[in-house]
Amino acid sequence: MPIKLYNTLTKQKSEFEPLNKDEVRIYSCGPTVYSYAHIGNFRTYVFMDNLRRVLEYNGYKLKHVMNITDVGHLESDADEGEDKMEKAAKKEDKSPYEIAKFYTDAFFKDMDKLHIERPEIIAKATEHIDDMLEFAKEIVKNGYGYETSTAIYFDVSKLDKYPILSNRNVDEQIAGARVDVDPEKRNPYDFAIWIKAPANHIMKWDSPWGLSYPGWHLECSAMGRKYLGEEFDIHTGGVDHIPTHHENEIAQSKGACGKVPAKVWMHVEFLQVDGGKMSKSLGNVYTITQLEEKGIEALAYKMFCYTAHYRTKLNFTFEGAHSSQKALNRLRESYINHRNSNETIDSEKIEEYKNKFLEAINDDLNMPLAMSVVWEIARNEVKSSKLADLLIDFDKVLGLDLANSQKYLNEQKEVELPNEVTQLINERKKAREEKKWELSDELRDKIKDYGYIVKDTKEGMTVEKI
RNA sequence: GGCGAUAUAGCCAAGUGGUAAGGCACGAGUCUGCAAAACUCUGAUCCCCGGUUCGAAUCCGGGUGUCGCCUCCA
Repeated sequence: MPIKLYNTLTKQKSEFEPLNKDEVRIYSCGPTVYSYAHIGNFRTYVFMDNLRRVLEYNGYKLKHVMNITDVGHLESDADEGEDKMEKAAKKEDKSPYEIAKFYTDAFFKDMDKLHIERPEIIAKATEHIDDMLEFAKEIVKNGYGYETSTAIYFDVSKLDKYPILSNRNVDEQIAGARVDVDPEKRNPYDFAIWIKAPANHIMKWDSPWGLSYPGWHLECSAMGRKYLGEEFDIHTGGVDHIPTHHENEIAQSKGACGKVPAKVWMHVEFLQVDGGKMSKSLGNVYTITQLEEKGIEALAYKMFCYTAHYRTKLNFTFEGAHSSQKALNRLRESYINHRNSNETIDSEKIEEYKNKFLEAINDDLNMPLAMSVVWEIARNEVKSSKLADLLIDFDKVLGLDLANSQKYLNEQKEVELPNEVTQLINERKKAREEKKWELSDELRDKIKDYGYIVKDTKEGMTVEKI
């Protein structure tokens, strides 16, 4: 079955055909490691994971590069903008390298919790300065760059067409723009490919233009080419990358080697919170850790992402996140039920489910639709280990670690109890054996006051923290 | 000021021409001493107005609302 993907470049869905049949080459814009990644960031990486898994499910081998931006880039277009990495470093009284390492580690911890597959190649910007410098030199050599007192700029007017990804009209937008244009720039949309370092700038390297550092867009161009070649299959990122970062990345690649680097450009819509943009001032920028503190597993957040298609905005609320947590647990229960049963199931039915699922994921990663098939199986009246096997097969794409369902459910039930609570529970057990229901209910309320909920199941009493 | 997106049951949302997927919540039931959990069942004609069509949530026009981008940003 063909895979259809939406391409921002052509603004339509089309059948995906890799340039090289044996290997799909992908580049994903990764994090800038100057603080904890938030759930909005992770929506993009969950998408990246889905893309990987769908391609693999269809039998493709992957060569996938993701960058780690550990060299800061300017806060603004003006030359006095402060470097993000250095800003964070100053604030925390650490070197930019220490900051980068700390947040890179934190990032991958969250990625692991989300069961996001690790790209084959993780490329750190600071380890590719030479490649970037080479790239910058080529751009200048080809006549697309020029030097000012502060930086080496890319001259967008030299291109046959700019922009090509976004619809913005360069001339019309300048009038209403709120940015001060650097008077040394030839065109308002020219951007820095290499920046001359101020004396107090820590991260800087030798170059033909003195001690300096690369512009942000350059790292993706240079590292993409190094590992994937001048042309590769898919480039991913957030929608915010469309008008600037990816536009400029394309410009740079055209300047250096005359080619648009990727065939297909895929962009994830933003996650909103309570119907609006996430922002620090509103205090609604959440991390995976913060979700966990509220009883929402990373994997439940991943499942929450599956409620909407990646190209539509998704509104995050805690109500919604809790509903996904609940749904995930029910899915786990259903999986276990199937696993432990052996009723006969029509093999045609299995094929039918499999086709529906494949059709959904291959249609530009329609995860919400794919999940509806998953639920059809989970809630099937026939319980069969064959359906459990099918869920495990689908989990290659979902990445929800369903095989370990029992483990997750057990973990949720494991709670450390204070002595007082243990004693109350024992008293209640005794009361129940003696059928003293009023006392039993009274004790249940007392235990609740300590923050624990007791439930009487067929297997006995269970205790959970509220 | 320019550009763009979106409006589907209480919430999160699929569906883009043939009489509305799924999840959560609510309600009812089964189970239970009771409660909880689990399981089963139950709900919308798709923002408003007009048009195209045998037929529209789905296409076109107008209106209203919401959101985003144009500056670093997933």
